[in-house]
Amino acid sequence: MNLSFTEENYLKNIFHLNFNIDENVSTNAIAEVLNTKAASVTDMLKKLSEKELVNYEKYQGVTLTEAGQQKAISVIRKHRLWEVFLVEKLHFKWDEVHEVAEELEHINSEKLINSLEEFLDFPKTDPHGDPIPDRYGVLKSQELIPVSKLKIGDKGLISGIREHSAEFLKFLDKTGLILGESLKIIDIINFDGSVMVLIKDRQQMISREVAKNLLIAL
Amino acid sequence: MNLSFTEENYLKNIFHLNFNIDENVSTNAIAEVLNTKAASVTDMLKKLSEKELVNYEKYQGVTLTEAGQQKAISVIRKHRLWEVFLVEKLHFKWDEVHEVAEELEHINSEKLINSLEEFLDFPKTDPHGDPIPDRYGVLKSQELIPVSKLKIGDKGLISGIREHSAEFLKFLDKTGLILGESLKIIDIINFDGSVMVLIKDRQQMISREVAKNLLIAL
DNA sequence: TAAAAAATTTAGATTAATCTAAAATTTGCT
DNA sequence: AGCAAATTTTAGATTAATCTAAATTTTTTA
Ligand SMILES: [Mn+2]
Ligand SMILES: [Mn+2]
Ligand SMILES: [Mn+2]
Ligand SMILES: [Mn+2]
Repeated sequence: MNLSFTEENYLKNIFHLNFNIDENVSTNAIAEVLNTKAASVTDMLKKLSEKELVNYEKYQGVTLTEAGQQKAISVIRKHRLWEVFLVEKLHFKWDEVHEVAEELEHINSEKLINSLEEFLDFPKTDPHGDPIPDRYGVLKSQELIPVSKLKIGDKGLISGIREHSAEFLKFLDKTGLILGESLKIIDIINFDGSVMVLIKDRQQMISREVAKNLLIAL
Repeated sequence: MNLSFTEENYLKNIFHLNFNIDENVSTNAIAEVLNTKAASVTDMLKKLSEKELVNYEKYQGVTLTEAGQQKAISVIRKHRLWEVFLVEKLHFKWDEVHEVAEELEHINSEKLINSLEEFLDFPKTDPHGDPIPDRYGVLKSQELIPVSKLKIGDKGLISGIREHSAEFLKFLDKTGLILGESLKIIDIINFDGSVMVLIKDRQQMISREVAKNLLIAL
């Protein structure tokens, strides 16, 4: 079955919301991320339910069916592969790729996306460290821990982020907190949760807010 | 002003129709290429006229305004650059690129398309020999002559085609009538307009229909 | 040059996606 | 438990793109 852009966006965002909270996704939550009104969401949920892409019970929120989940993962796969293309081949910065990928993720061609994946040499993650589902829809994510949960002395590689705003990404660039760098916890300030980290042989203080959004592979 | 996919497709196809016939484009002609009904076309022409993208007079057909033409050329630029990408980088065959390019041509990002052009090394033509407009909207086409208009002894390079169907493209592949090959007219059969050509040191007979659709740069 | 034919436009519906305002239901709190 | 607040759904419109059928205009042709 062929879905509209709109339907694909609903499925993708329900997937992300469910991934984050792991219970039924609420109408309001969907309205918020899709920048639309609750009434519109209700209408669409009825339609997606009709197509058996979501499990929907009035007033109880939704989850994706297996079919809905597969469709969502396929959109995410396309989004992330295109992001890799933009950064690796067209030299976009990692804070510049998202909007364009939002459009490219809806181009429908199995051949295109599989060829692109091969052209990019089967990348495991996108420029933000997020895992890329394989062509069979299998999405395996590495265990990542926010810096804010680490103890003094812990050490690992910067491997992901929780917040994807261009603001945050540019800040990380500027302070050298780049994906793949090794990072060690030097000190944690009780007063406000700031963390002193060792990065590129330099000590650097980061706020609790940053620490919560920076993910490490131990 | 941002246009819908549909509006972009109307403009692009009006451009192509006008390029081929060079007079006002008729409602029916548009309906035919867009696979829609004349009544729908009339509605859209009114809307495009409102936006000053076409010059429309009831019952008299349309032409593009300068703004409409620029928009059409920008869509064509994207279509052709993506086709080059698909063939050169993703190893699509030249008869496999059109449908996907029809989707990709609507992705809106100046940065994307200019970076892609650079990545592809500023190609002059697409895989079918059609010229690629530059970033300023300038489209310059080489003078090409169909084989059917040549005389015995004439010689040139295969440089374009008039018919873009996958059928025809696959036929050309099979018979070695590839873009860039040198071709010489050996004989013309008066009876049915067939032409004997020399291609890759081999003589080959082609029908008048093929000769009309194969374009040569002298 | 006046029918007839062809092309085009108008009128009136339909479908998808959206909205606001009002009604219904659930949740959370004394 | 029972009310108030928050959430969600329904009702009724709107906008874009499309369609069919009928009306209008242009073109062709005898
Ligand atoms: Mn993204
Ligand atoms: Mn990403
Ligand atoms: Mn094409
Ligand atoms: Mn082409």
